[in-house]
Amino acid sequence: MKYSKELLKGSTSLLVLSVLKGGDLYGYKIIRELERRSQNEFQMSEGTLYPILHALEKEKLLESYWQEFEGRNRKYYHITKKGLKELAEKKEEFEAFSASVNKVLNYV
Amino acid sequence: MKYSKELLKGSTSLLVLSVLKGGDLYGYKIIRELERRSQNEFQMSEGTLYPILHALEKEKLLESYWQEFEGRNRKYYHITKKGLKELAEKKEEFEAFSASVNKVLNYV
DNA sequence: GTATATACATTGTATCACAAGGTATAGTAC
DNA sequence: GTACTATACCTTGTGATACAATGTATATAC
Repeated sequence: MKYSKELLKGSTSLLVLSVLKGGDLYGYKIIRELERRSQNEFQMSEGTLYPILHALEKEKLLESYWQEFEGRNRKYYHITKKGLKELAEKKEEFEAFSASVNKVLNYV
Repeated sequence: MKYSKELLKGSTSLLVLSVLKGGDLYGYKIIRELERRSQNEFQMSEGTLYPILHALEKEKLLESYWQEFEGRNRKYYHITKKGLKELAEKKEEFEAFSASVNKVLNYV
């Protein structure tokens, strides 16, 4: 990631779920999409993403299926109903957290 | 912390520096102040705070001095010029980070 | 006498992002 | 023909760090 990696902690799965809300994607493309949607601010490494995808699938927040395209095998991920619920919760949590930090930062 | 602790990572020293910008305080009181300013959202544990204070002092972002009050010894921390600079940078970083997350979350 | 609040501190654990490494295909440049 | 880049998957080991747990000590309230 471009940012101090510690800042990111706890937000990565939120970002991944958020990207997948827009439609099924495979790992490599998720990284590219995150880059695009954040205007190059988030450059997630593969060593970060793949373990997250596996963990989210294990938790049934994502489902995967293989698909071939021009000689390449891609593993697509699809967000489940449970995943959408989790996304909404995590989003809310992030917003509350962010608001609280701002409260402290801008305290007068 | 009240929040998923992972979300906090990377923000704790920002919060501490921010509280100390308002005036010198000792460890125990910093925790209380953080609570107050965040309206009870941030409940930093002592095991989190004290190592941070020591680290920040080592980095010369904080200076400390002992003061006695009603039989109790308190170690006051004072933010240095370097600390103020670091605070401004970290604040900006947090705001940019937060804006980027929101970009991804609210992408259409 | 014991519980609570105040005040400092350290140790060990769990989590997690990521660098580094590995495999493989396809296209392009030299 | 070979080197590089992009695409695509993956795992292992390391470092950072929040915090629970633990320890010390004083003062006050019940």
